[in-house]
Amino acid sequence: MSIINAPRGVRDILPDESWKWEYLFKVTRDTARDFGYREIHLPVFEHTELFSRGVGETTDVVEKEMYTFEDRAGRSLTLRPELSASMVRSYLENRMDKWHQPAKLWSAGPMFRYERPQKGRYRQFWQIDFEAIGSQDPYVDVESIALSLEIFRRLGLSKLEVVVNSVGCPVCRPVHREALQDFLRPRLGDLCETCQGRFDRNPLRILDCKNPACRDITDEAPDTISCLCADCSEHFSSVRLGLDRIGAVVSIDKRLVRGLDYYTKTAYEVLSGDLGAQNAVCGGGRYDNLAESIGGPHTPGVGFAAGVERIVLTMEDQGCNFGEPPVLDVYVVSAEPSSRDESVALLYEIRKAGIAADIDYTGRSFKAQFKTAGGSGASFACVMGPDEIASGSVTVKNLGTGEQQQIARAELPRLLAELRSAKAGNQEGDLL
RNA sequence: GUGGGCGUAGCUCAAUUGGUUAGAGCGCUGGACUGUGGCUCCAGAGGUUGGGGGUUCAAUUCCCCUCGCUCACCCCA
Repeated sequence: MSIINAPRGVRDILPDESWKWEYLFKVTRDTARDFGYREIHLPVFEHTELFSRGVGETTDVVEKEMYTFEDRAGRSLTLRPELSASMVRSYLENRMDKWHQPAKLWSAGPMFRYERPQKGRYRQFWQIDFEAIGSQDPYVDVESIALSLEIFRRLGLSKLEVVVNSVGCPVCRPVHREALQDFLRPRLGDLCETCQGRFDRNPLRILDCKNPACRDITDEAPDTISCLCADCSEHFSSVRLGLDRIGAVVSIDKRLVRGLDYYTKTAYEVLSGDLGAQNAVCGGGRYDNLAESIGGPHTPGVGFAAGVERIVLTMEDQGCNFGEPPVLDVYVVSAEPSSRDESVALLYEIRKAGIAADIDYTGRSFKAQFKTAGGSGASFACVMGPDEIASGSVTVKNLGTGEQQQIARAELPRLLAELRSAKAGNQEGDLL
């Protein structure tokens, strides 16, 4: 019988990597606070209709990527493929329209999409997600973009490309759709197969096809910006102006359309060159009709989601700093089996003082315990043996310098206090 | 769903036109040093060569199937 492996497309985040995630979440949390976003925890599964209606029936996500299952009562549920729909659902359900508007919320957690895995793409992947619901002010769009850029800046990422576009609204979209179809109709036969299929269902997506032939054809095609209604046009100028004012460097990409149906007006992406084909590390935009599509009143909103795995990959490629991995402060070494009970007592005394400490549980030799101590990254080894027990002392060795001294057990609290303050100040104390 | 590449020790990789006991480095364990880690030296453990079938006197090597990983298309985080 062979061992059971993890299912395809999922992976374990082992300790050597998880501390980097911790750093990313800390930066995220701090930045969220600085921008006035509050954290919300949302369920990992929802009613299937939330996504099919919210995200859009004809999107790839809904058509072929959802993890959908029936629960024991026959309800159709789906593991969330994204977070905006849940955010808006929670906004409506919890009457956040009665809060001060917009409600600014953020969340982090795993999303699920059934796709062939490849670099930077997994079936379970983490996103950090920020949404501002209840305002149509262009400055909220600006803030959303600025917030994502600030997180990346604080993480030390550079060489990121920010692309922005406006995809219009229900007023101007049909106008553009028709103009686009009129333009493409004579050359329909020259488009790639998938684009021919898109022509009736979702012609907008033909604009971001990567097929060279399609690109040639669409180079001169009418873009969304040229067809914007007065309202959307003004909104888009305000967003661009606002981005200018806060010094955000972005470029306009007329081909950017995004794959989810709910986007209106502003759409944007942040791209990384270090990710291979999956180059989007962050995507977002405005979705003024999402609330209505899931049964609520008209409620404007804007937000973005960023992929945690992709951010970490990019940070690693760019040699970014992740802070310090967690290490032990003290490793307790028992000189002889007879002194083990006293060693364990010492271990808990140290831990109680808030110092990270560990001990050997495999019955290794004195020498081998020291080897473990050295490899553990601990700053100090505390030795407890017959001599120490007899004299009521403990031997403390600085594993960095090799110096050691035997101190009275009564002095240990003072030493631990020093250790703790050195830890808090994150600097070398005068220890030994 | 469709293509390409790759599966040998915990990790990174060797192994002649197919050739007999599948090796090395790192890591791990023990020892040299019986109360002291890192450096050095010595020793040891650890492999159904992803799995199954076929060709052959002989398969890690060639063929087929299958599973897995990976990259790309598609789409996106």
